[in-house]
Amino acid sequence: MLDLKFIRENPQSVKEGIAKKGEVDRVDEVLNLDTKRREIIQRVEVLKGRRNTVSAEVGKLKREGKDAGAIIAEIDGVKNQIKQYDDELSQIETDLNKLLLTIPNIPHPDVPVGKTPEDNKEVSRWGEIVENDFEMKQHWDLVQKLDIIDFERGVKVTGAGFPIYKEKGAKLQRALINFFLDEAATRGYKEIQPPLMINTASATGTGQLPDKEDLMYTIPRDEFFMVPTAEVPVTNIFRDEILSEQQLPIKFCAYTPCFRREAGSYGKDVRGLNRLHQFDKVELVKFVHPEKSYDELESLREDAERLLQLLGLPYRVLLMCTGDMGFTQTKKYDLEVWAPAQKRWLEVSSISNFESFQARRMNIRYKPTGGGKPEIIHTLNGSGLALPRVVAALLEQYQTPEGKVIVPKALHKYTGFEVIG
RNA sequence: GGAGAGGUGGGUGAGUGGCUUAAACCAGCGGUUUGCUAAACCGCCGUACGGGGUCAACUUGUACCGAGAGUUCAAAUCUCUCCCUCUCCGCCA
Repeated sequence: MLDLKFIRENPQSVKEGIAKKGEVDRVDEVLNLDTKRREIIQRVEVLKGRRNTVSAEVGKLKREGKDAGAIIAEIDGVKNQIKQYDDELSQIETDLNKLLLTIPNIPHPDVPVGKTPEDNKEVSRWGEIVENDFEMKQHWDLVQKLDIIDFERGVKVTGAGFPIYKEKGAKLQRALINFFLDEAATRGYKEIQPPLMINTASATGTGQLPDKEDLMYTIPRDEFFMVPTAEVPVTNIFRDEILSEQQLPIKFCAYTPCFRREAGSYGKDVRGLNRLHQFDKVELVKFVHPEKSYDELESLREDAERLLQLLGLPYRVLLMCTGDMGFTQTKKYDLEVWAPAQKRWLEVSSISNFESFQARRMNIRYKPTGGGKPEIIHTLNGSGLALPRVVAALLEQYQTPEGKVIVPKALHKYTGFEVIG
């Protein structure tokens, strides 16, 4: 959420940011409630001050053994007024807080203004897209022939979107996870194994709640959610804590399965590994000094890009436009890997700066080294990387005319084999 | 699941209705001393939200002792409800 004071002092730029994202503008409602709230605070605080003085007076009189009946009677009416104002105030504050959660983060000035994915800006490309002289198989056909991923039986066991990885398919998953984690470690990310269920406070902290509840699987009896991404448990590690400035930046990496309901996703792009309800991902999370967050965004992007380079998979980098980047981000890059059989780009990483938006919800601050008040830190995260689409692109890219798949060299020490099939 | 104990500023931890402005210690910041480091000593030191102001380093007020409600002129302190943590027992990978 944004700082109320910031909204009060910069209503115009907040409104512009909301318009750019195509979100509903409720700034005027916020300002209205804020004004009302401050009026009541002023009135009720005078009354409370009066009450406190009188109470002190009563205490003094009683200690001296004198009668305090007269001033006690006098303060009676004030008590009722205080109660009325307090009730009104708590109602206003409840409404105001709800409203504040509906104000999106405002985009960075560099971000292209736009509405649809077509307005995203391609900032770079890596690798060469080669046309093979044989007919490439789709990855969903390949995995069936090679018997390394079983979609049908996954449907039986759980449902659509819950594939079963087998033998070299399972080993390839494990190899990629270890490869990603080891590479992250060389870039200074400390490995975390977080809980796979989260509570409502954590889901609110990173912005999944209040209104993205539908994307998560729920455990109603215990009021938990299955993690939709490691971002949630890992970013919440420092909720309600004050870090020291010297600790920053803090960089974590975490492998978790991710569970997403993907309600309302139908159509062609759900084929094979393209869109699943359960998938594996290594997530990179950073807690940084507010002045460094845009530099940290660039280095985070480089860290994620490097993984695709080591795997030899062609990809492009998109700078997401205002309308396509989501509620909580100020600036976001997507990495899209080339799937040569499908002849399309697949998103494998989303790299975002949230500035203070999440950290304010979570109340994560740092104490400046030279003393002074704690300030809200900035948080960032990015996938490094999401597995299924990397696997899809890898299988398609490295298939041979005989229907085998060559394992990229970077993975050999993790897989223990060099060919699938 | 059963029984018990407990939740207090960044940390440890006192505080059973009003001279509490939440003690004390640690950590942190500033200073004195010192060839340097350390030690010692002195001072400062919670957060949030308001008001006033030469909008900053000033001043003033209110709230906050797990959360919420209640009793009272007055609540960290008494009452009720809820949440969480720990210990023991049971079950169990």
